[in-house]
Amino acid sequence: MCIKPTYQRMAILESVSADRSHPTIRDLHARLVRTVPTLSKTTLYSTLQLFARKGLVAHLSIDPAEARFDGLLSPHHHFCCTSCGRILDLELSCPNGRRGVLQGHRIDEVHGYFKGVCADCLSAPSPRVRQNQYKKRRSVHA
Amino acid sequence: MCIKPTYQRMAILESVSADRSHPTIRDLHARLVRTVPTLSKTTLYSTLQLFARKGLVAHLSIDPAEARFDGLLSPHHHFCCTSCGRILDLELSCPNGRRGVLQGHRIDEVHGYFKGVCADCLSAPSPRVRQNQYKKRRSVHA
DNA sequence: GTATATGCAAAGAATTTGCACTATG
DNA sequence: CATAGTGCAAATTCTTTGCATATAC
Repeated sequence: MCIKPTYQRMAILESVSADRSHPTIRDLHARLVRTVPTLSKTTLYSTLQLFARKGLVAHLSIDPAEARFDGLLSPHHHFCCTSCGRILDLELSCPNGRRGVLQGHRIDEVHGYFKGVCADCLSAPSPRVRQNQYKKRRSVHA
Repeated sequence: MCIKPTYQRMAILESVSADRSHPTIRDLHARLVRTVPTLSKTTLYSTLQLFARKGLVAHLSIDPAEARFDGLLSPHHHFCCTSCGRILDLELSCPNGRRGVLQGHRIDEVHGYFKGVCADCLSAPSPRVRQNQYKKRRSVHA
């Protein structure tokens, strides 16, 4: 019933909870192997799935290429910058952002995300590319 | 500059525009091969990517397993029923649902989606499973 | 001591790419 | 005719699965 607190799970939860960058499995693995050298991606997949089911993290379907995870539990929206690739948190008061019944449907989860160009990129003289888009990122590993 | 109106493209646009079910590539291919028997998935991928870039369709990142496409161009939100798997359109008046500048970021796209149990499934005596979830669907093709 | 978690390797599936052929303007 | 689109097959990559070993209670 409860989640067995293994060494790996505690490291994963700590890492994803402290992280405001909405990391992918790849991001988390790259970071965590430094602490837990044997950590496998298989364990990351199963553990994050477990955490998401238990409500400890949120699984984001924003990036079409890879799943992203969010350890921030308070309700908020997301902003994806098409210039630098970052995903930022947006605190918005949204009248539709609550569980309950809406137009006859029972709402369990509310997801809002926006796409555009973030304030940093708008003010930068040349578009700053921190983490580029899917295609480029993929080719790095080709 | 303009989109060359080939036979395949016209069939694809007509099919996806008339469709309120948010079909996947697989859905569209299964339907369209009846009209255009030689149509390849490669063409569907490239054409829908082109249409999305030109704003003729919207690419939905709701389903983590497969991309879905939406031909409804007016701003609206989506509801994903975890019981029957359908994705429904939700017309909501949302104060944050407009392009422009928000907290310093330039907003180009607004996506809202809700997850829960739809009105049909709530009122059905037993949960009606029209199209089951990702895992089951995958195993059909295993 | 038993049930569960981990991790490797292999399988599965969506998407992209290379390239020869075809259709459009 | 030249450019751009199509479609097959192969490659790429994310994710899942099978199974043997290791760990938690």
